[in-house]
Amino acid sequence: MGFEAAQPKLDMVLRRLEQSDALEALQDFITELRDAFGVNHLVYHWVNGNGDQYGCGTYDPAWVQRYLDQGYLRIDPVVLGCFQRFHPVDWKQLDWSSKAARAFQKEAIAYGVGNQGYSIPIRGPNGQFALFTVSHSCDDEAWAEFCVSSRRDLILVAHFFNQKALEFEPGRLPEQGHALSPREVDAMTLLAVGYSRAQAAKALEISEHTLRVYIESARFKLGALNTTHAVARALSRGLIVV
Amino acid sequence: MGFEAAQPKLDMVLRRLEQSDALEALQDFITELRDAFGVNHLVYHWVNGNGDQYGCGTYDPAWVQRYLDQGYLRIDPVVLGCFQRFHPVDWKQLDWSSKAARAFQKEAIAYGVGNQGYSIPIRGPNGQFALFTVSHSCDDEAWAEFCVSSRRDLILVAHFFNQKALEFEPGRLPEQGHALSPREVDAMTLLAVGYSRAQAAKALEISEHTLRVYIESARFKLGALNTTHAVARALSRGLIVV
DNA sequence: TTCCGCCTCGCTGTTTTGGGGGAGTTGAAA
DNA sequence: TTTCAACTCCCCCAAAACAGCGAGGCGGAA
Repeated sequence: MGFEAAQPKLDMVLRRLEQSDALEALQDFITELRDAFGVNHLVYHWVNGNGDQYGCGTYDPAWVQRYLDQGYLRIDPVVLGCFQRFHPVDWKQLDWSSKAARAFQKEAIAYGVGNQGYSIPIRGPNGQFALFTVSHSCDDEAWAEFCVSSRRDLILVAHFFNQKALEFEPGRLPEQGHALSPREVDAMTLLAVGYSRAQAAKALEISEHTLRVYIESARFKLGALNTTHAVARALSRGLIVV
Repeated sequence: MGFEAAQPKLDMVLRRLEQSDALEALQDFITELRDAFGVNHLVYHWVNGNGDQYGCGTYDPAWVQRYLDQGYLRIDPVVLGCFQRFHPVDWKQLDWSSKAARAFQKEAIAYGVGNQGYSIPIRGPNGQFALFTVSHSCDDEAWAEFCVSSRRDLILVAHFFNQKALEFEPGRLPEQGHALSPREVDAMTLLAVGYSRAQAAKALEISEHTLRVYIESARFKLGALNTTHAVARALSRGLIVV
């Protein structure tokens, strides 16, 4: 049963990727994959709710350092755009209208990042979020053609690459041990949609004090400093949805 | 540049899937895909935070109804397990230890669900979560072989299927409106990581009152009722990254 | 059975936010 | 040039959230 086996070359690379057992090997793989795809850059970039980042790819290290130093994560239209989307996205579809975004793009290109790009958002439990990006310098037409023809391969590669990266990062999924109780989820959810404590308590038909206990309990479990922080963490980790 | 084209049969089905323009067509596709994979059942199941569900697949409608009526969503080990994982999972790897889980499994099999299963979790922005499941009745060895050989195809199919399903989902409106100013982003970001107004003001080296102006301004732009709500909305809309 | 997590409720304070007034500077767009 | 959005600062006061103390019942796991 099933379809025929995947095409040999991709298949081979994926198989080797799956069998690799060291984080360092990923850097080699990503270089190899870049050459296989015939593009300038291939980058895997991983973020979690605590602001931890891990990246590996073929960008100029000076650019990576610059990116981290300047906190470009928070203004990068690729990250911001992909964070709101489900499917892979061509950089041209993103919002580059702000001044900061254009300055960022100009600087990126000066550091050797391609003028074209295609990024695949990948999500895991607890708000894990990663980007798998391919970037190149060419005209729009050639790029569009590349995106269409390589999309499926890129999706698969992104998927397996992320899976491998997560394997090597055991400390990345620590505190899912204590999830929130149903009532705590209720409380966080109502607060996240703007209810005051009194309103939330009324909506849940419990005393305000009881509600407070849930909030404090959730805050403790989430390691949060206050209610706003707790709600933000619950959202980031996908424990509640608004 | 790039790898060779995907294998013809899967390629053809995916292409037709992408071109389909009606939600109803998905039901036909899933039946076709089930036959192509040569398994008993193929199911796509979509959930969002409001408890809305959409599913399509080849399960007995009586089982689907039973599942919904009984609220099995909350005890189904497949859903619970996949919600905590990133990669596709063989049902055997899940936790069936609780009494409720075993009763659930027994009932599912009685309704014609296979004794074997393989489920792929798919995530989108705003906590969107979907499951793409293939189920069959056979022994462990045959199933393991199928999973290995079909995994990549299943991942691709799951991805494109979910993309198509989201296309038909009306409740996903971008509604961007006005973005936040840089200072407002700063303010929201610091609040989201647990700073009090006083701390955030100090961190930004502005007076607490100025910070308050930003918070109120952001609250207004986001249509939020209070600070927590504003931070939650900024996070949900991807205006800030924490 | 014993324990532990969850759910429920009460009290008294202190600290933080929210809402209402203001006023002045830039820099960019119209 | 004017206008407008963004940024910066100040006052006061009521409302809300936070912090700490306590209590008991209920159901599942060890």
